[in-house]
Amino acid sequence: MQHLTRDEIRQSLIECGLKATHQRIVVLEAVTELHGSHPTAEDIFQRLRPANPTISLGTVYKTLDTFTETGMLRRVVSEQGSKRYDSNTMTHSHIYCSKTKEIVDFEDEELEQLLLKFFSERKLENFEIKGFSVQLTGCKVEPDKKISITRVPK
Amino acid sequence: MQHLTRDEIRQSLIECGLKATHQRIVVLEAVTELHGSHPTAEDIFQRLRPANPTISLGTVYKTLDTFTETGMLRRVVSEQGSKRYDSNTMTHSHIYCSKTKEIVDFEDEELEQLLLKFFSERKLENFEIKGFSVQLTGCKVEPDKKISITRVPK
DNA sequence: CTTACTGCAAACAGTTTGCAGACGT
DNA sequence: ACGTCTGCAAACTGTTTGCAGTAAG
Repeated sequence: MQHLTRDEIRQSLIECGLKATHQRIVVLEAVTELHGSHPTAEDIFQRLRPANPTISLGTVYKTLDTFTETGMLRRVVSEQGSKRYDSNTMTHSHIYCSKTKEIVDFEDEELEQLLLKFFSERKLENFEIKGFSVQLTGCKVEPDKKISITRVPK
Repeated sequence: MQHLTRDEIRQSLIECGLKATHQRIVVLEAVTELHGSHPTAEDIFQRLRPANPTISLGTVYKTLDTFTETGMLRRVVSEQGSKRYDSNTMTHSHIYCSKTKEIVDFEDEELEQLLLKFFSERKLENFEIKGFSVQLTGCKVEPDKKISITRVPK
């Protein structure tokens, strides 16, 4: 999903039935480049402004909405309720740090399998599951350092 | 947590070091009565207004904030980013219906154990887990009927 | 050439803030 | 009586909308 050329981006826009406008190309490029940081519309807008001085915040909002509708991006709401965007549209979980307000992706095949198995053994009547995700809340010990996940052998 | 008398509510407010004002009593009463519906500040305000015509929306917001800080309530953000309140402060998961915007509680001892075990086998470096919760997204088949969870025998 | 998309500015929803007065302890 | 809490209104943040002009296919 990363390091797409502009032509590849143009291509995927067309595949989704969207016109490949300059604004859409640079917005999508920015979100994939910022992969892992879950930017807000404002973040994207600020990042694009220097190189695209005429782009408007409203367009960034509309564009991100459109991308979410077509499934190119996933919307994640922060603990504070602001909307953030994730170029990782695969099933994955999120770690929320209440100290730094960061949202860190947490992909784990085993966890996914565990939950898939669990939910296949329940019957949710009158509800069609589209997706699931685990939300881990807590806070960083050292706010400046990264969070890393290692496996402990049983 | 349900059907607390006003005196019991008064009591738990005092235990949290808060003054037992009329506004706090009725707000806490309303949230516990609306248990399961995850009301917004506005919902609470509208519910209280008839019987408490002088209560203000600002007070409801402040009161709910205070309750969240003391741990009497839990804040949940909806898929749209609005803040909702949950009188169930135990570990539990949420089912989000994108059709009706409902948030349904999903308590399951087995799921909790499964996740506890899973996370005890991982080491999250530089992160202190405060809690976790599974988010199920999807939509109701029959919007007017309830969602029910049954267990399928293996 | 046509229709979808953009920029702009205004509107909007939800939430927070500051302060004078009211109330619980 | 003291300090905390409330009501009110204004301010603020993040997001959405309507419309005239622009650009993509």
